[in-house]
Amino acid sequence: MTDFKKILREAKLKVTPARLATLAALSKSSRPMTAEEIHVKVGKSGIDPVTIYRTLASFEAHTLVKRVDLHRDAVHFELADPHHHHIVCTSCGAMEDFDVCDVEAIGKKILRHSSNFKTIQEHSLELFGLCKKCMK
Amino acid sequence: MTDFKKILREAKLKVTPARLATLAALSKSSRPMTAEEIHVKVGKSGIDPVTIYRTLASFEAHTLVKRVDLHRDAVHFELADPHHHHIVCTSCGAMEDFDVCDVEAIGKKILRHSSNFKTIQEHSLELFGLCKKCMK
DNA sequence: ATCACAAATGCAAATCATTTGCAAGTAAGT
DNA sequence: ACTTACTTGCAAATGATTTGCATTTGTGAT
Repeated sequence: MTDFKKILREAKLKVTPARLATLAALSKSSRPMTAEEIHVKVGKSGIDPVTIYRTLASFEAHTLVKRVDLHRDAVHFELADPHHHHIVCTSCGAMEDFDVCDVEAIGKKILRHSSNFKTIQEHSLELFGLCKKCMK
Repeated sequence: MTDFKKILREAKLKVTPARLATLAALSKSSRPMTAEEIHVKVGKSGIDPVTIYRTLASFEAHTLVKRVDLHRDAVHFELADPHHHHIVCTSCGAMEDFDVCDVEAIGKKILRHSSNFKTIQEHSLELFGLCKKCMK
């Protein structure tokens, strides 16, 4: 079982029910989630949606979660680890993960040519296409 | 001089002042713009912000513009052509373009392994880091 | 275990971006 | 010029996310 408490402590964040529940929700989900989806999953009663937003902001600042723009609905979040990306159907939202990612290499090349940037913290990479069903 | 009318006609879109102004604004800008920024640039009086939103939606549907998530403020848009990506400072928003992009290759590999996707229409790829000034 | 304090939470209300409905205006083909 | 479908403006509705503030709760130190 993943030790969410340990994750929080290592991030120097206080261990609270809302944070544990948020980590659990994200961990159990196979897809990136919106704040609202997380709120529903942790039990609509109990934890205020505002807390979810603040929790996610805090997690993002501590690189526990990653913001994902799927070009649909609100912003989605997912656990930063393990690193992966998505291919999304622009029509129905179907999604697959992939972990092929040469961005590290690209990043290094960019940094070499950039006069203003010296480090890369993270990156986004999503593919958008049509799934089988929506192709016809 | 870019022929915006031609661009619109080729996209089978009616040539209107709002669309020409939006294309001009995006064309003149060196950065992706939000709907609000475009609204300001085309002259706040004159064209309704709602029209900008509808124009951008239409442009996006016709792949004239590309939606860019810079992890700050509202959604940004930029002309789809020429194809390029960005490295963005997470602290101050400073930005550089880059056109190195092996995503085509990655995309092909993904499609080969995917059972549900057969075509890719577009992709997002942005790097997030700290600029020189914000590093200290 | 108890204390002290900074950090986290809930609730209400504000803000901001974006969308929708509808009536009036206009580009484009005939 | 005429017709028709597509666009636009304005007002109002949504929806997501943020902010203020008083209260509660982790945590590290006693």
